[in-house]
Amino acid sequence: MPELPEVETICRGIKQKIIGKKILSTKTSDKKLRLPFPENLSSLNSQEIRQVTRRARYILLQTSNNQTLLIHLGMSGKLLYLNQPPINCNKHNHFVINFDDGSCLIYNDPRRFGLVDLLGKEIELHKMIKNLGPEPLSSGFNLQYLKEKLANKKTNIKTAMMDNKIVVGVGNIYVNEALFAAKISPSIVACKLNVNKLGVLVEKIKLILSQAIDLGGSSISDYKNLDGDLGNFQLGFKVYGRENQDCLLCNNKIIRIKQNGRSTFYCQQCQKI
DNA sequence: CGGTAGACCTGACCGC
DNA sequence: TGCGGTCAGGTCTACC
Repeated sequence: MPELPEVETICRGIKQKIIGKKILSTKTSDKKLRLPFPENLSSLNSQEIRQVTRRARYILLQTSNNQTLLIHLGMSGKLLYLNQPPINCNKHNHFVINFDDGSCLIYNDPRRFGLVDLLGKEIELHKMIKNLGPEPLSSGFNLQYLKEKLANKKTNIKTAMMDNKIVVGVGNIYVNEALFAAKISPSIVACKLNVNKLGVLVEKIKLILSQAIDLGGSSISDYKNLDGDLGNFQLGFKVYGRENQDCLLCNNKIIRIKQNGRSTFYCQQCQKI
């Protein structure tokens, strides 16, 4: 489910639904996520949701007693907002926030690679957050920054761009798409990329991610539907998932390779350097 | 130290 | 229908 555009879309979606609502109670499943559930979740009871923000792929819910509930969706996590408590409980619902008006927010995650944690005001100090690189759509992610950051990087460019210490939120789908758009081979050693190509890469990452956010915004409109499975994102993929299909630019076949255990899709003709 | 395999999980799908 | 293999949008750890 979630790369940055999806998380951003989910954030925007739940924001308008839950800001100002008062938490009645929370409920966790007996299965643990990537981390065990925090023990002090009951301190959220009777608190109000003040703000919904995002840092990298972490969703941050700030409450009226200055706590921050941190949610990461892992590979398969979803957040669902319901006007009423669910009628039959899905076995992958691992965390539920019940609001005092009867509505609720459900964290559903079959693979349980995600996490829920509760912090005080000092979010930036959290171990998960403090070492993260800049947001890809922020001005801090620019040519000068990336040039310095990759100056001694010996990994391939694809792996480097998925490294959260370099830039956050660029996942396996959009890194493939951005490298294709920039006509850069995913296998090139990061420090070997020339400045021109680096500039194009920065630009394409920003472009692809903002386009995806715009699309996401239009395709996720209803959080009430448990199986309303986000649909439309995939429509615009030019290389991701297109193994053996024709390149949309040159008609060569898109190929698939593995880099660091993840699938990479690209066109050898269009992405030579 | 940087780089990379392995671990964490469930479910869907494919070929036999 | 069942079984084994492979795949999946992420990220932490342990090891070289």
